[in-house]
Amino acid sequence: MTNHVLVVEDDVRLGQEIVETLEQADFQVTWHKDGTAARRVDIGSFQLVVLDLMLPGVHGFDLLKEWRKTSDLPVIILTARSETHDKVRGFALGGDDYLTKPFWPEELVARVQARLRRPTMSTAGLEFGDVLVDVDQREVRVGGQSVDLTKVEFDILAYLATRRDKAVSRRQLVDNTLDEDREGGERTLDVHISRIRKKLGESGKHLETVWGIGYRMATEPKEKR
Amino acid sequence: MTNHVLVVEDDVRLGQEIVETLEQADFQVTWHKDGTAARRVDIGSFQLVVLDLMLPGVHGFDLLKEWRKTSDLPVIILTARSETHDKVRGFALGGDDYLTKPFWPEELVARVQARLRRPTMSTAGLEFGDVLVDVDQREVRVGGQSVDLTKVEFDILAYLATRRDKAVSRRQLVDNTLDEDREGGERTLDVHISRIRKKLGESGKHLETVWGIGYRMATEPKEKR
DNA sequence: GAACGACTTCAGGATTGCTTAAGATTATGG
DNA sequence: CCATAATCTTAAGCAATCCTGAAGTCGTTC
Repeated sequence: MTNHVLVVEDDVRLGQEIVETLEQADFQVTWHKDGTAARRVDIGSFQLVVLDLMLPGVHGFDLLKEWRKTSDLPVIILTARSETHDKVRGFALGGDDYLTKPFWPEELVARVQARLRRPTMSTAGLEFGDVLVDVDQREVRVGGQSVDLTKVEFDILAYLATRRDKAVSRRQLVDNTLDEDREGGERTLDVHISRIRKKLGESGKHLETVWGIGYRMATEPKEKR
Repeated sequence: MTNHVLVVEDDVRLGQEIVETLEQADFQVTWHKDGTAARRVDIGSFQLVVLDLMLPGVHGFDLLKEWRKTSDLPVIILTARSETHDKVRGFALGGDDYLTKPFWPEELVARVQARLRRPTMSTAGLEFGDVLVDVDQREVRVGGQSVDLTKVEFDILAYLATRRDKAVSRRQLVDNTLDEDREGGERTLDVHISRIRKKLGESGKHLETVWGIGYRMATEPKEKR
């Protein structure tokens, strides 16, 4: 629910296998079968990308280059044995990983987990002043005191917290944290935000309103008077 | 308090990488490239071992067997995919961890740290207040008193206990502790959880419900009023 | 100060979890 | 190999909890 993985793979059989295995490991997965569709996604809403290079429409490298302009999220590259390894390796040095087909889905999952574990492992949660959000344990502490959040409340907070200081649109929040595609539901979000703030007490100020856009979980909240 | 780690790995490139990463993480590291050299060390002077299985001279298992006669210090086993997993897993149950190549050095460091974080106390098993879960012996004690759990009940408890404090989804629990892929079966899990709690008595509070997600085996259960 | 966006309160209605009991399956002992 | 016991699964009713949307108020922007 909290970790959203984008899979770009045109082979239907392989793609399906990947998606299933990732979902079984509790990742939220979005799958695109061609480069043009993948190009349209908001890359900022993912935590990791699994990218096949040989795609109809656009080559994987081109996608990667574009994404790299605005983001540095981890990308795991899938290559056929025929692709020249040197070239791939060159890209892989940019913080990315690569896997040669054929591979075991489990192997992929292991790598995805390894990639996503690091940030949460060392710090044991995301801190915002007194607020500590532990995605693993699904627990929130304020000044060391555990705070009870409901499922959706936690999902919303975690979604914002993992995107530290980034302004996230209401739409994006609604689409990614509330059940189903609901057309409206933006008013519902208000309610949840309201409750989260109340539960966070004084520290609720970290959950800032970005007027006309949405919300942001701020490391250093703006002081008001 | 510097932790001394013994690395036994014949691949020079990989070995070097491991050593560097561990040293960077503030461990004292000793590296041996073959089994015969490793056999001569005083195993008592280390806090942890990273052991590759395929070694020139002596197989990793033989080293492990020897060490196990006089010591129970944690060993992290490195295996190639070609090695039969069952065999490795068998050993891994002996309180050891194992990693399949290829892996990321960061992953290894994370595991080493996890192993050494808790003082390797004499207590064999996982403690949660009065509850002690011994995965090796498949035994559970509450306040020293042995408690009879059925196979599935124990599997569920062990799965949660080995992931201390982590919220585990129902799906994941069902998939990993009940036989077969069953589509539904989530209600079955409820029943098992219910029984486990009853058998744990007062200490059943450690087995917490994470609403809308699943369950968690909590070190410090939430107090209710 | 008008218009629009954001906040809060509140109460069904819906979802999720717990428990009991009974049927199905597997293990045990003769 | 059958009979019995133990265990696992399924079903169903109930309890606890949560989500949603409406409506009114408050705050910001222009």
